[in-house]
Amino acid sequence: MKRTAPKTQSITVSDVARVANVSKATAARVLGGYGVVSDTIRANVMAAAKALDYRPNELARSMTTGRSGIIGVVVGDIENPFFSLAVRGISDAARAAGFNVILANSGERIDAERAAVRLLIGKRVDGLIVTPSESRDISHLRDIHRSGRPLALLDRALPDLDVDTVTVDDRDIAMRATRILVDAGHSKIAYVTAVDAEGNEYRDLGQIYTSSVRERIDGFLKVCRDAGIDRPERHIRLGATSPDETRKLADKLLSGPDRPTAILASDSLIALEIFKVMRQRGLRIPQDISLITFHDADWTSVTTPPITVVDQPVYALGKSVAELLIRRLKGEARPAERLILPTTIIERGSVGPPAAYKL
Amino acid sequence: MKRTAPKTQSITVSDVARVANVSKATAARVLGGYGVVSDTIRANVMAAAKALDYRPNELARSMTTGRSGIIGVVVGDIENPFFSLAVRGISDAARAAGFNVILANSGERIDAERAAVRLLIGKRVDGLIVTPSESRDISHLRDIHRSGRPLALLDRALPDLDVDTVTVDDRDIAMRATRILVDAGHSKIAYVTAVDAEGNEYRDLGQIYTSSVRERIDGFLKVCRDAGIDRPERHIRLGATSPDETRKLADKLLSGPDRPTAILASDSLIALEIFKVMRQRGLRIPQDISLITFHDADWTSVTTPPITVVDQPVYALGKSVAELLIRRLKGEARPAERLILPTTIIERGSVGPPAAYKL
DNA sequence: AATCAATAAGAGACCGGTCTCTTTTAGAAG
DNA sequence: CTTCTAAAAGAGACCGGTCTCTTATTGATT
Repeated sequence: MKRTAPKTQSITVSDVARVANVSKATAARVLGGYGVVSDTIRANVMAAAKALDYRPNELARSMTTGRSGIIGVVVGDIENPFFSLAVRGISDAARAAGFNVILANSGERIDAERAAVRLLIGKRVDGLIVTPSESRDISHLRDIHRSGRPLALLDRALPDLDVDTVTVDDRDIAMRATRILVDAGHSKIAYVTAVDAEGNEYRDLGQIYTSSVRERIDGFLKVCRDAGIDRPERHIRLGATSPDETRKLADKLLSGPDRPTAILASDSLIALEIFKVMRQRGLRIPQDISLITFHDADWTSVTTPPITVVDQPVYALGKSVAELLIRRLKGEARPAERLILPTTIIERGSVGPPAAYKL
Repeated sequence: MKRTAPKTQSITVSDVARVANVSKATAARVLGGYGVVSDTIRANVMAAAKALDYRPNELARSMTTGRSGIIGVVVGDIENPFFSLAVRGISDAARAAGFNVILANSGERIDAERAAVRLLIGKRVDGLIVTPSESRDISHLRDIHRSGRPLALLDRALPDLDVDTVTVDDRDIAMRATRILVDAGHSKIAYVTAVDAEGNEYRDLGQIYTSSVRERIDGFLKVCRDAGIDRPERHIRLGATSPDETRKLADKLLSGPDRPTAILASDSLIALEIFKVMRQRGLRIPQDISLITFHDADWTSVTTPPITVVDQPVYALGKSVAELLIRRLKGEARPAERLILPTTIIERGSVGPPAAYKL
């Protein structure tokens, strides 16, 4: 393969130094804003830099300093409004502290996540924020830790990894959401998630390697069982990984003989597709079927009826995890913190008593 | 496990070379995958690298090569689904060609855009994709060009800047959308955009420095005038920069005595807020008021009624611009290309005859 | 057996900054 | 007018790779 030589020789400190008639070291002191220089020399160097239109090479700079001023963020799916809002929280906190953000998408695939982490470490980011797509193989996350770079986790905790973590209480909030449905009289409640497992069929919690979802399912099942619902796990559906998959899955779910009377959707992307399928099948909400979804996506308030949602503090989630990481980047040494942010449920109009209940 | 390296110092080619008993140059050839090395030596070096857990320092690598393998993307607002979808198009194309993407948000502010460009150039990205927030001051974009790095523009063309550009025909599509409203009988049509100008009030096209929006307004006004509508520009509203601003603006627009009977929204974020305000004011769509928006956002198909939209090929827009840029990065030299992708309108249920029309 | 070309490995400069260490300069003290 | 000290400027090593140029080794040719 050919190596094209980029003949774009840009202006360097040496160039500036030559024009300003000082040594490279002195020019570097002025341009890098460190050390001590006399006012006259400083003015000369600045003038020369301006005349030549000098632009520092951040690469060279961070190679010697070891710091890049960049926070690496690995997120499941940037198109999911949940994540893009969280990323804004991260970006805002980063900018406020003078850091920049590199974003990488894992597509919720562990191999892509591992590659992204390797890339970011290679780019010598100062620290990383990761939404671990699963808890089974976290060797690459341990590597980060071992490489001396701080790591913080967003939305999903890893019991085995003692690092700064910001989540919500997924178990508790799933319990509260489920209870709303149970209290309305439902006994056939489905839980639909994008997380997949072997065989595509839910058997037990041990299959679920995404901590947030495991917690939610745990809470969901507990409330169902407490309410005396028989084998609630039979209505758990995994693998709603794309709009297409979700549609197929929802279609099957809603056409079976044992059709659920209420659905709890694990994210707003899933809920949207389920909503469409319900419409298409002529199911009225909430008369024929009830729906609650995680994440207060913008569309949930404009449908007829508007959707009852679990309103996670998404922006705060991102902002907090970034702030935690930045404090550590600034040298603060303290034990890892596990922040759990409070979450509310916004009750709108998508929950009602089950159809059979009214007979 | 052997003694874990507690040193923060990372493993370099020299370390690997020493352990493998070869020169630094040879180790570098193996680890960098260039030059020619015998199989035995290669195996030795690889073994040493694995034993030491060598990770290349991408910073050092791209400092000498001048290439970073990164495409910088500066986008107006990553939370706008329009942009996040376009970014996915870019990312997919980039990944397929072995490039990574750094994302920066300009918030549609020219100073932030300029800062982002400077940062990315400093980080020595191989090329840039920018959604220029305005056409007045493009000196920073000329700088990119001058620095020898290829630049490509997304969604917004700049007549004065002869670089690869991918857009849609905004003027034409705005004309078609407006014509739908005119044909339905409307003569009081509002155009609402996030773009702001001095005085917050529209006077003439010369005020509008965002090319796509200028084109759209141009087309909108042409169709209005051709239809004999008097002073159509009086219903143009600028400065819907945030949900809050949009709400205020929409509230005022819909409460005036000269209330429009149809609204054309410049993006889906604006349309959503307008939709909410309409609901809140008890305006029925399309009986009392009609609505068309740019961008087929996911929520537009689930409202009652669903919204008629301008369906730009957003993903393709991102993918195409990235492919154009990548071809140039691979060394292809050809005149700048200006791609205009075809756009359709999806007619749903949000357009009807104006209320007065039915009298 | 001697010559030559091709191949493999080594030595060291270089990229553009930072930073330590050394030298020069200037002002204060004796 | 020295001498001393602190401040300012200079010299050059260094970061961790790449890459050019040189040297050593091998096999083929005559």
